[in-house]
Amino acid sequence: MNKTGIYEIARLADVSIGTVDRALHGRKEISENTRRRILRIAKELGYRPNLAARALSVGHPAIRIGVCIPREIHYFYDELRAGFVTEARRFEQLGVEVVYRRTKRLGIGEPEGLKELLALNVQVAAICPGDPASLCSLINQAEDRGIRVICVASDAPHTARSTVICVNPALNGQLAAELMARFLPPKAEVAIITGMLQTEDHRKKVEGFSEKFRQFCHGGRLLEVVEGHDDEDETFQKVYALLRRHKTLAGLYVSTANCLPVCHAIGARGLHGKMKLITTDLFKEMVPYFERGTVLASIHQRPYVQGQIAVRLSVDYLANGRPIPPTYYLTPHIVMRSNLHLFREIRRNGIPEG
Amino acid sequence: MNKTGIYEIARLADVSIGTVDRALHGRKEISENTRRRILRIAKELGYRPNLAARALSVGHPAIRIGVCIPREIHYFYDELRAGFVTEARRFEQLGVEVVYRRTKRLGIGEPEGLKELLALNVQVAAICPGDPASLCSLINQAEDRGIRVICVASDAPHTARSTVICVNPALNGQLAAELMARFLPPKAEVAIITGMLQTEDHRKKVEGFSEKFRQFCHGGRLLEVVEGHDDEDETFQKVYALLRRHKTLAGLYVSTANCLPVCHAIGARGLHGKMKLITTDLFKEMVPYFERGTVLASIHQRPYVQGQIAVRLSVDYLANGRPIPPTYYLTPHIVMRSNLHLFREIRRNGIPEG
DNA sequence: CTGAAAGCGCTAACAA
DNA sequence: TTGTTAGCGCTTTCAG
Repeated sequence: MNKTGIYEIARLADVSIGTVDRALHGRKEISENTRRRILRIAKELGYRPNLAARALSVGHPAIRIGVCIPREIHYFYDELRAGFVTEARRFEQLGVEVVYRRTKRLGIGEPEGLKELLALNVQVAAICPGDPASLCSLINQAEDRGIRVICVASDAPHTARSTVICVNPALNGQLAAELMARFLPPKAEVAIITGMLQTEDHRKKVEGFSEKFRQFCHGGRLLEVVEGHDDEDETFQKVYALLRRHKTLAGLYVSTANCLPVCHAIGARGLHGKMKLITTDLFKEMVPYFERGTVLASIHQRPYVQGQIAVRLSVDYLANGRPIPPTYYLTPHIVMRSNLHLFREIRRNGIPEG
Repeated sequence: MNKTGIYEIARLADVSIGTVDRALHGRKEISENTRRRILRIAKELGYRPNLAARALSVGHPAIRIGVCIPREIHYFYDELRAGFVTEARRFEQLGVEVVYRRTKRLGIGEPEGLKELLALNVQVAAICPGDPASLCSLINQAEDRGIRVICVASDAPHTARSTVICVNPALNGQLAAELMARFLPPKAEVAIITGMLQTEDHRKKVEGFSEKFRQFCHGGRLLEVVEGHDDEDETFQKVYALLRRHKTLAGLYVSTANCLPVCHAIGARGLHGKMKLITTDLFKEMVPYFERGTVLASIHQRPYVQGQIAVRLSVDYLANGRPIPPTYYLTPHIVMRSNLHLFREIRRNGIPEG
């Protein structure tokens, strides 16, 4: 394990271990000079604290990871949270703890949530920015104070956040496009159903899709991009109308989780199994549509794994001193009928996903 | 963290903590009576050792995971090993250590390797059985002694091994079949290139594929199953001949990692981009074939993640007392051109895969 | 066969 | 501002 401890530092700096402790923890009861000296020596020695000893000594969790996520949309954020919790439990004995604050909805109450986390003295704060602008200064402030902010599932660009963990939205669209192009003959006509294009995330998915679809499908055409605003009725109506406008439409890519009304509209037009449908993410209610062949594939963004990774990066950083990579893009899973049953969202007794 | 420690047990059993320690560790210098009494109390209290304290006390790794894998096939087992090593490092501070023994080739020297691990006093032994029959009694012996044996990547059926971590081979074939069926029109003709059918793993992939291909592709036919015995020349020759025999062949599924000779044969016949090719796993040399459209998709068995999971299950079991699930089937990734660059095998500076 | 006690590296309370 | 010291829960001597 570790070689040099505070005792060794103390010996070299000719002070007591108490003073070393004060220097290392940025406590105030110490002169700037000795602090600098001690920190220099610690660095020269490549000192890394023994977390087992620390955990033992403090007796309660000393590494606190704050998580602030919505509880909206019944599954995605639950999975995300489960990833945080189960992964953190693995490091329980090292004194790792996650504290959880939920917001009502994505984009609502996020600054307040983050503030609460900071007040709880977390070393790392993980957030899903729905409204990045409202969080900007708070994030920068936190990072200034040495608190690492990790964005999960969506990013807060132009901030000092330490990293973002997500499926690159452009890739999401590209992969859907490649699949769609393989599923369809040349010159096929397709459309996209999205949430709202003013959201950067949605826009990038659309861009990714349209760029690659053109590339992979010779003579293929993207007829329309429909904004459903993640509203069930609106989406149903718009898709229902869309299917009527374009009798030649062969494929649909739903770039948001709101795919049920699309399935309904397809059913209402008697197009089950005719229309090639590629969706995003996964939840139980989608199963029958996989089984009927309505949904051919879904791009699964692995929220559970995103939570796990956030914890792992935090522990790697806090416990093992490894730097946090500035972005962490993970590969989405492609859910199809054959592998459907392997996903946590579908199983009764969820198994972990590795 | 933990409430009841050995001190509490000692108090209730009216002995000293030294005696409790002896009881808990099955040391011999203790009477059977007191041992039983102490163990009973410990169980009643739901005692779980504080690993931080143990790690601190012993000063060197106390949790030892043995890994015995081949070094053959340049990438798969390297990735597997990397998964073990990096994940174990996360638990370094808890005293987790992996010891590694390599075998020359899959199926060669496996009993010797496992014996060496057992001699090193591992608590968990992870192995890739290439020749399960030769390992059978050794595995059962180990489990009898309380050493948990984890099979990785392939199984040792009819043994007492604690678990197997792998992609279900049947699923591998099924997923390939579903993809293939979506890529091809009805009544398409396909063939499989495999290693050797006497290997259970290969046979199951073939079965999975043929069952599902029939189901997903109306009127589709599996013309041949070619055994290449994982030999480059043999495979090339056989596929080259195959392509000549069946001018109508539209798709090929390569169920082993040995896909390069297949690509070469396709090239030699001028069929780049015409023949729909689905392969297994991933390594650098495949990249150009993705780019040219020779390979449309590959079923990636995620060796790195398999190694990670083995460590996680071990730690969950050893450190947190969680039972080991009897099988752990993971979802393979589907590698296509759009997501190719995200895989560790392709990147220069490998990033972890979550 | 059992008990007592030292010490692992660190934190925190108290003394100086 | 700094030094000293008592644990945290466990393993490991060494005595009995």
